[in-house]
Amino acid sequence: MPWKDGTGPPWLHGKFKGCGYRMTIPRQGILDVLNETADHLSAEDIYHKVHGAYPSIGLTTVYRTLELLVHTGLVYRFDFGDGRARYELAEGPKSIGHHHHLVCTGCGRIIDYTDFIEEEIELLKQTEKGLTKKYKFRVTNHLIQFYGLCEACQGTG
Amino acid sequence: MPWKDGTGPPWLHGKFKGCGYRMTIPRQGILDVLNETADHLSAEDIYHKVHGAYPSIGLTTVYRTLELLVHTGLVYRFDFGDGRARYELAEGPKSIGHHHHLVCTGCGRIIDYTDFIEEEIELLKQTEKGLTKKYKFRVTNHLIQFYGLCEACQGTG
DNA sequence: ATTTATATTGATAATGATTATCATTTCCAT
DNA sequence: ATGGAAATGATAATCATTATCAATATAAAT
Repeated sequence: MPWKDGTGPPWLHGKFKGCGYRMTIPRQGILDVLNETADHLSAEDIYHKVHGAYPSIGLTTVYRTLELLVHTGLVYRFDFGDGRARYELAEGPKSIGHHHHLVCTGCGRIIDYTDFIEEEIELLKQTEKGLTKKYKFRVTNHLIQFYGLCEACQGTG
Repeated sequence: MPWKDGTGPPWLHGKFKGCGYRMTIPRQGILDVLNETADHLSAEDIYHKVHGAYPSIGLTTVYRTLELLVHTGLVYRFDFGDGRARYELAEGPKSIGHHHHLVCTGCGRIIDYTDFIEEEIELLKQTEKGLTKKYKFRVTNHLIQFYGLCEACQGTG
């Protein structure tokens, strides 16, 4: 599928219409599902939830729409190592809702954290600037995850 | 498979023997491959390379060994979004070789960078300390990737 | 309103990386 | 040597994701 926004900017820019895409029922439904949850949903999770409201929507469309949303920067795709991708509505790195993840390698639990972000954002901004200069790399997004053991898993040797 | 090092420390600690595992030909061969390259190899890449030296080694063993290596912390597994996992010999975050990745979402190219790490390490150390205190989460590793467009892909709208 | 070109959809099948199974072989401790 | 756990490798199974393709819906043009 040819992307219409090849040079488009990262977050929340020119949504669908601005990019030449149509805002359809399935797409709206999928965005609604993403907007109504704080969880980290897989494609199939989303499919099941959307299906409740619009039973005619197929899994293929969910995957396609997510691909589109990720590409346009409206949605983030994460990999926590359990073999299926997770999706979250994107909020720019400066936004209130922006968070990073703690991934428990024991039980797979994901903890969002938004604390300690202040200094991180500042450092990341500088780092991105340096990377842009040195590698001519235009950064549109970043991924930060901490791996380790959550409280419950530290006891179980 | 039951892990023998349930409470074991993260990096390069107590390698195989210390963990109760045997250092076998296949395992040595896989470690050699990982040690001799700076690339980001997939399981199948590794399989092919190991096969050159030891044709009897099967793909299953490669996967199993990588799983083991990742679990013991000797190897990192990365996901760059192209559907297959990549593996790198682990070096502790303080080590010289430690690097983060720039992932080009245009062509899939991966750029390692080790610059600007100094301040990052310092900040990460503080962040990890805070996370440990607040969430009782014992951090053993972190993942930082920047996504964007490499120089070559910025022209092609 | 009708036509026309294009976008979007959904059912199905295909792909491909990773895992499970299981019989066989290797290795260590006794 | 020998008993038993650990490790291996061939094969089949799993399962998330993609490709295919005919059918439908939409926007723009007439």
